[in-house]
Amino acid sequence: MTRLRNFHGPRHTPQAERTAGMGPSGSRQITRSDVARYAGVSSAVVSYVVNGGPRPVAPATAARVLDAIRVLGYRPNASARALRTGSTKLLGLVVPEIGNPLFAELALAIESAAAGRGHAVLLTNSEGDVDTERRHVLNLTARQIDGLLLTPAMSRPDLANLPLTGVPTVLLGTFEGVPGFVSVGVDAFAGAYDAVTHLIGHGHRRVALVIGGGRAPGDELRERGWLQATRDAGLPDGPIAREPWSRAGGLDAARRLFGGGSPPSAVFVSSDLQAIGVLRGLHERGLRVPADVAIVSFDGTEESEYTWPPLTVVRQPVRTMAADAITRVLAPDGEYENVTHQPELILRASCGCGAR
Amino acid sequence: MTRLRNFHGPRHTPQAERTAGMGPSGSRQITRSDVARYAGVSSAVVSYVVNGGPRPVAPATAARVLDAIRVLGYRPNASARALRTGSTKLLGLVVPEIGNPLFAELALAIESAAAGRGHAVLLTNSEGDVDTERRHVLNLTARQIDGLLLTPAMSRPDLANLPLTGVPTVLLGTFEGVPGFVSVGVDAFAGAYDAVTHLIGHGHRRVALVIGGGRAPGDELRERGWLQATRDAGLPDGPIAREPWSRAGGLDAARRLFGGGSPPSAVFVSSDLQAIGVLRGLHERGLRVPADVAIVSFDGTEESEYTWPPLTVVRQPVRTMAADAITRVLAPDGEYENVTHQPELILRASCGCGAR
DNA sequence: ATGAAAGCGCTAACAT
DNA sequence: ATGTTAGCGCTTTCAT
Repeated sequence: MTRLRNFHGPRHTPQAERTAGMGPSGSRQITRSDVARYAGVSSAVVSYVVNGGPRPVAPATAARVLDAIRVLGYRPNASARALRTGSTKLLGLVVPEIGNPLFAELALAIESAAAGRGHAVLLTNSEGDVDTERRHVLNLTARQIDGLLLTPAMSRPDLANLPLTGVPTVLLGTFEGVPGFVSVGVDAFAGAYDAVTHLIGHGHRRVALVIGGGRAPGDELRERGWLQATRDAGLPDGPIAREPWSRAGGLDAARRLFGGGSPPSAVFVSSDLQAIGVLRGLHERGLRVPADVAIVSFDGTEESEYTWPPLTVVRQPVRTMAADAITRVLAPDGEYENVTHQPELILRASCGCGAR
Repeated sequence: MTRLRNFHGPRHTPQAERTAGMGPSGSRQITRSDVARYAGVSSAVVSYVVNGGPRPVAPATAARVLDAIRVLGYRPNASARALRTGSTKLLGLVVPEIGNPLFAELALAIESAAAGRGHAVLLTNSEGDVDTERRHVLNLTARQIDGLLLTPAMSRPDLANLPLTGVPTVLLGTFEGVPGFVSVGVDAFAGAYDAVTHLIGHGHRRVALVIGGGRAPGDELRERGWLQATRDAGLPDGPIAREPWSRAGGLDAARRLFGGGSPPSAVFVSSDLQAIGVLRGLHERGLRVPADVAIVSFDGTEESEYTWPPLTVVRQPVRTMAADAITRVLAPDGEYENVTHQPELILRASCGCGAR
């Protein structure tokens, strides 16, 4: 099933030359001055037409130029434009892991918000590793991005020491602001508090916490929210399972929590990803949700709606956060503020609510 | 919870100027010739040091240059380099939806394979829409990408008419090659055939198919594999549910398949995403998997391992495909071949195998 | 309304 | 081993 073939069609047509700027070798790309020559105008006029400004062009001339562009198959060179204008129309985004549906949703939302403002997004994964994160930031800034969106959720990078050399930066997903940075986050404390309070409202007296490693800014907030809600209800602290922010981590957490002596009757899980694993662990043991164990998780990705039973979640307003982040990172200097969104408790079946 | 603040730390330090090339306004970025001046050498030497060639530099001189670079906080301007060399070290990737774990895994694998070769990846979502896909391709090529990776899985774009102007392109995920294009795919026919044959081996006589809209190259192969396996076993054709490639689509498929008269005892689902929905639909109706209904799905993303019961899957070798795609898109002209990988049947509980 | 030309930062040929 | 310089394609000021 392996056959030899040419590269692809367009390569062999007249305008099939390699577009990229052409080192000394290879044939030239069609440039703005080719178009100018063909249309019998100056290259400045071509620019005015292509960019719709900054100077007006006579309709007849514009038509000739447009024609030349079409005939010649001219495509503006973004590198040259970027060099000249100082703007690449490129934004950098660093997420801990694109495999986590939450960040996939975030990346999608950011990409589309950016596209709406004429910017493309360079997406990178830190894989929860500080060094990788740092390398990515360096690489991105070297590429002259117009702005950086950073989700330091899995690691607390030494943000102050990042050589950002003036690249507008917005932190995402952290609730407490980091000094010197603009951030767009969700109130994880409130989210956790509400979730746990809801569980307690269902009559649970022992609510466990499943949470990740805890190096990121928002992590301790979920823990504090859980703890506060428990104590405000006059209950003793529940058990904690600290496991990686992954499905596997959730599974291990469930095995630990329900493998021993006095298991909890409810669990607040700090991420959907872990909740999937917890659910799997509960099924393994033959425990019913919510009859034997109630669950609420943090994130509210689409996946949480399709588990069995569907998960009651504290939903992060991903699209809103993305839009806010783009607004901020693209805003002209000086008018920046942090924003903190309130997550929304979405009741489904896993907490014990009758929903479906 | 909203407070005003400055932008971020680095902005206020000496090297905190905006890096991007500087339009007429704003202060200059540190350039290679600033470094040259500071180090008392010519700008060519700085280039040689920065790029490790193409000419040798005396160790002492190199040290001085490196020093100047550090002191001045010099960062090469990628736009200028791209303009000059004709290579952006940027690859474009178009996937149908990053929210689908399969494509998230693929994107991750491609990104890391590309990073290993010094390239960054510009990721875009077509959202299964031909026009969006086309827009993205245009946008990417305008950005002078060095290569394009295209996963036309949810739509059959009019590939031949894409104005690729010589950008090396590799198609991903399609099994049958598209004339004039290099492609890296999996043998979906064989995968479907094996899955269905396995189900039949468990004694099932009526195996349904759940599949998506069917506009992409690989789609009909899954259907043909399913059909062929059924017929080779001497069984009558099973029912088909065509629904969107989503969890919701899978749920609808299950409702249709199991809502009426003679339900199947097994289902081959063309994607993990849909399988999640099917599972949810089965649970809703109180049907047990695999006791009442057996399932095998196509993809084998991580998510499939954490459902209940864990899904038996036909796994796409995502990492291998990504590596192959990068190799091809970055290879010098002329030596391209298609590759087709064989998917692997991974037995878990949903098909009726005792696994666990 | 349009033209001429400078120059963004970099690389590499061609000097020395 | 190092210096000088042309020029990548584009935008935009300054002319006309």
